[in-house]
Formats: sequence, structure tokens, C-alpha cells
Amino acid sequence: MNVERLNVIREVLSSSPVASQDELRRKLRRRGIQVTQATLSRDIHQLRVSKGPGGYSLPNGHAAPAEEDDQAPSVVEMMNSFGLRVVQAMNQVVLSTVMGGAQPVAAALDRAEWPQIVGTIAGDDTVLVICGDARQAAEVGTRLRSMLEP
Amino acid sequence: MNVERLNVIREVLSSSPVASQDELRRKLRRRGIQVTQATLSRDIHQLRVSKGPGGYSLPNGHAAPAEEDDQAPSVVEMMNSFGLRVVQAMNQVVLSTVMGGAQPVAAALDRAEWPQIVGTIAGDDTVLVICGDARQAAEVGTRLRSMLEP
DNA sequence: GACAAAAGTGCATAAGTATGCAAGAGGATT
DNA sequence: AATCCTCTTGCATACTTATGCACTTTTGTC
Repeated sequence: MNVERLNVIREVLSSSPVASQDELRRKLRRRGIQVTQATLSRDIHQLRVSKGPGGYSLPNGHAAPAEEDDQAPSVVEMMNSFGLRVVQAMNQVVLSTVMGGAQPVAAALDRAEWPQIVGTIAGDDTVLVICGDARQAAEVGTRLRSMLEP
Repeated sequence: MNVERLNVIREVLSSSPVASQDELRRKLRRRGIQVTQATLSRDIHQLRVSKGPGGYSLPNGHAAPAEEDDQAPSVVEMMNSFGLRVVQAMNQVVLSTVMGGAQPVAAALDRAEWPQIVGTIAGDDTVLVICGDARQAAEVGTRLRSMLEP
């Protein structure tokens, strides 16, 4: 299973700076894991790792390995239809929609009952999503953003 | 000077997801700034922007060079006409207005595009203004308060 | 066990990003 | 003015990352 490898990757990334996927590949090889850069690219995407100055870094709140989770079909639909922009601020996520789209999106979010979401407030074209803390808001923001039109 | 461009880049990145430097280049061109991908690569490094799933994102703690504060005459008008009270809480500002005044005030704020403001939500007599953080909310609160009738 | 569907991987290569080099702009010094 | 710096940028290209395709392994079903 590749879960083992993902765990090692997390460990490597958190213990020393890694500048490229090829460097990561060499470090993994030293630990007995031998894969190609292509696979690491996929792993990194799956782990939702981000790259900035100073190399790769794990997501702020380390979420579990790969939780490609449950279908929130309704939310996806609403986001696709109305969603424009997602911005996180502290423990909140501000979700901009086309005019009149906020209410249905908020309703869909309420129905979905994501565990991170404490509640939502909808205006005409903006939904304020209140989460338990900043980490949870980041998760929600990422997830919502991934539902926007590419 | 390139400081102007850096500010616009920050604004673009915070307002909509950007997946690549070339996409950023096109968005900047629409705003009248025309540079090559190479320059953007350097700018992004300078801004310490990081790239993750969901595109580029500004550094968590933003050390921002101050930007100009344009006058937003329209906001002043609206505040004079409808504004009653301004209260800051965390990264938010709650703005009370006369009944029916919230929507126009919020619309004016949206139009003004203050950099500190992430988004606004208007009810009937209350506007919730969401800012990037508490400091920015304080700035916005002070500025709005100064627009109230003495 | 046999088959079908899904997941994981490498290869080759497309897509995206960083950088050495040189050119031009503006400033300071002589 | 001439010269020398420094800063900024574009160009070309090296470097890095993502992905379509084919193949193999795993998982689920009968």
C-alpha cells in the first residue's frame, strides 16, 4: 500500500527542508523507498502539500492521509453554479457567489453538515461560513475552492 | 517602480484563485500591467508567495508595504446618510445603520475595494464587514467611525 | 477460480517555473 | 559629458512538476 510511503513523506517533509521532488525521491531512497518523481508528484497532490520559499511544507492543519471524502453533491452543484471566490480569514471562510446565489449555497452547506462548520450566514452574494478554528476554516476553504470552476 | 505591480499581484491573488504564473500574467494584463512570466517568477519569490492545491496564496502573516488609501467618497456619503454606529469585534466590524440602509452602504464598501476588507454581508439595518485580521478591522473601524456624523 | 473494475505505478512528455546573461534606465561621481 | 553602479526586465533555456497512456496489481463479484 502507498499509505506507508505517504507517512514517510510526511515525516521527511516535517523533519528537513525539501526543495524539489527529486530531492525527496533521493531521501526516500535512503529509507528504502524507491519510486519515481511522477509518483511523488501524485503523492504530494494527495497530501495537499504546498511549496513555497523554503521548500515543501505540510498543510497547516495536518489532515489525515487521503480523505477523499464523502460526496456533498449538493454543495458541489451549488458551488459550480454560483460560487465565484473563496477566501479564508481566521476561523471564517467568506464565499462570494453570483448575485442571489448565497442563500442556496448556504442551505446546501447546512444540509451537508460538515463537522468543521459551526454555522453559516448568507447575504445576497456572500456567505459567511463560521468554523471551529482557523485550521478547520482552512480545510473548508480548500475544499470549497476545489469545487469552483477550474 | 515595481512596487505598484507587487501590490496589484497581492490584490489579484487574494481575490481569486490563480493556478499558474501565466494565468497571473493574463490577469495583470487585463489591469494594464504587462510583464513576462520570468518577472512574475521573481515577484512571487519576493512576495514569498507559496503554491499549493488551490493555486497561489499569500504568506499567512502578511508583511505588506503600505498601500495608498484612496478616498472613497461614495462610502463617506453613505455613512453620512445611513450610518449610526460602528463596533469592531475580532477581524470583523459591525456597522449599524438606519432601517434599509445596510444594502447601499455595503454596496459602496464593495465598490471602494478597500484592501483590508475581505467581504461584506448586509441585512436590513446591519452590515457585517469581514477583514483579513483584527488589526485591519481596527483600521476599517476607525476609518468608518470617522465618517459618522459628529 | 474467472472475470471485471479500480487503484497504483513507470515512462515519456507536456506544462509550468527559475535563472544566467545581456540590454536599458536612472543615479552618483569625477 | 563620460564613466561606473545598481536595479529591473526580457529572452532563451535549464530545471521542476504534472499528466496521458499502458501495464500490473489489488479488490470485489459471481
